[in-house]
Amino acid sequence: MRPEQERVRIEKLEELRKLGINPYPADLYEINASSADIKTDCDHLAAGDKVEEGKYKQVSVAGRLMSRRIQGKAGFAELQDSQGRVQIYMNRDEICPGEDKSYYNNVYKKLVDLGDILGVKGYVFKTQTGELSIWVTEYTLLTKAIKPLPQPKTDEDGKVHDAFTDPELRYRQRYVDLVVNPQVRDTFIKRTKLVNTMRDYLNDKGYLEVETPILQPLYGGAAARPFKTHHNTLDMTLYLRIANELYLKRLIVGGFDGVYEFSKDFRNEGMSRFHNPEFTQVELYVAYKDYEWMMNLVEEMVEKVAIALHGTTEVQVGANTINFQRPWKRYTMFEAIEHFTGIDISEMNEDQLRETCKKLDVETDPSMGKGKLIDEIFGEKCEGSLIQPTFITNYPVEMSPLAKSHRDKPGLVERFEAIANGKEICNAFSELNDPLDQRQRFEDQVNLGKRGDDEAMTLDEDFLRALEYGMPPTAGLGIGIDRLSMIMTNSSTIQEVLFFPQMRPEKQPVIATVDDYKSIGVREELVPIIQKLGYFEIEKLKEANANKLHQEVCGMRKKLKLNDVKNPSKEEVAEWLA
RNA sequence: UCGCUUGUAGCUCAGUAGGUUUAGAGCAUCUGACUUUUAAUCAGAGGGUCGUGGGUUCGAGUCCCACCAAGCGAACCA
Repeated sequence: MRPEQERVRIEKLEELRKLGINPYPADLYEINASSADIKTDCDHLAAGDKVEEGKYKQVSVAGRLMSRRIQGKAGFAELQDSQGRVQIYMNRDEICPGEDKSYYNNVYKKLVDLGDILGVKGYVFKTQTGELSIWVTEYTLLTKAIKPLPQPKTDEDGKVHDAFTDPELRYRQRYVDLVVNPQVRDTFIKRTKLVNTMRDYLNDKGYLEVETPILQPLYGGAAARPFKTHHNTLDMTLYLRIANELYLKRLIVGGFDGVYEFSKDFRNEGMSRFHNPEFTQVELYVAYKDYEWMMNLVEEMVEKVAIALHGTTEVQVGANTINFQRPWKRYTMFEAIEHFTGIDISEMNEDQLRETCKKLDVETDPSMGKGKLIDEIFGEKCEGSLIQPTFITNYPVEMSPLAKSHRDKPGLVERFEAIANGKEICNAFSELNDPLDQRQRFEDQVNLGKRGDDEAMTLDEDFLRALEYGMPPTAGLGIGIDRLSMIMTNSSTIQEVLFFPQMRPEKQPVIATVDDYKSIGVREELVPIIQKLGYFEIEKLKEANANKLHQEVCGMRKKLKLNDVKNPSKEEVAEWLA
């Protein structure tokens, strides 16, 4: 049974149809201005004045009716289009110049609801209180809404009351969130602008945007558990990609100088405010470059993004102001650890590192090797404290099976991450292009896998074959678009920068239809009574005790004052349950 | 997967220590008044499987247990 407000609106739908008004017309509706156009182009009007010529004398705007203040024979309302809101003035005698006032009195005042989509025509004027408005001479119902929207209100101090805030509802019904929470729309516009700024930057450099397989027979390029699926025709297992690194490198082997892809990747792991099972990365590979060169590119590109979104390199994130202006601070991993803990670990062996972890209260387990121990110290003691954008360079080789060994520091690789607001925003290296070294690193990974590491990488023979043909020295980069969007839009969770974050399925109660009830012999007029009693499923009804049910139905009939409805007999009730 | 918190009307929330026949408020809805308002205003009315299912009790929105969903934290995610 629908809530009262929805039932009323469905009745209104029928009334509109009876009046010959199609609540879902097919005709296109010609629009010549947006709410924002009116605000920028007509602001010069003085209070009480109207536009005397040009398109704003015959303006046509469409949008959703978001608020309404009716004062008898006239009234104000607000229409919301994709750009914002504009006030409209509805006057009975303007809308209905003739004798018949029903299109105002009946249709506008009674049959049109908040949330309906209207088109209006009229001229722009400024009210005596100084609000730009449209003096409506003609309106058209373009879409009738059956469900009522939440009704947040903003007071004169700009404070929002009764905001639509329940995260579960906001994520499950993002369409509602977008309609009533303007800052949500703004976040997603910024996200798209972020991607577009990067794409423009990379295209300007002459790099080629490409597409590579999402369904992969072997997953690689990162350490993560994959989603697994099956192709029927080939009768084979396929995986949703966890990264596209190995495919992009094949393209560098193939002779492209620079390739990039904005890719949805999929990792079958925990969810949190920083993790969604599907997420977006941009990966970039440029031939004949190294990781030092790539650092400069990252700085320049991300600085451009900040400026494109905020007009400045400074971005407010929670309590922190983060400045993306070049150059960023650079630390080697050892320097960073020494800076934050006062301990120089660069010369330590595994036992000494383990001892240091104990001293620093960093948890370890026996399976951790030297590289993992260093990474653990960094993760626990440094990463969260790096608020301003900082490059961390020269990672332990054990953690980086696809990165080239450092040109003069044994045991390290030519790799960097950029950290901002205490979180990694990118990961990059001089790519390993020695096919024999790469094979050895893969085999080490395979051994880790045999020891039970279910995130160890698999050996990709075709990728090794490609390397054997020769991949030029190459710099590679991956930037987490969701994480960067979070920082750039001051969002504390990844859900805020994904239109449709992953959720557990909604429980859909199997609600019986009127026909279902009729099929077991219930008279139609008794259905509302039975539903009111809470028997929404035929199975539940069948489980009921016949005597009790009979009593309940008769009692509810009386309570609902359904005097026209005849009570069922005991035998009748018994038959339903038979 | 573990811990803490939350779930009451379309939305935002009250609901005291378990106890007042019929579970409250604001917005939204319905009826009426109002031709420059803007959180419009004024008068009246309707609207609730109190997340779901059990239990304790003379009595449960309130206490207990299980389940479902969400948030936060942890684990995991190099």
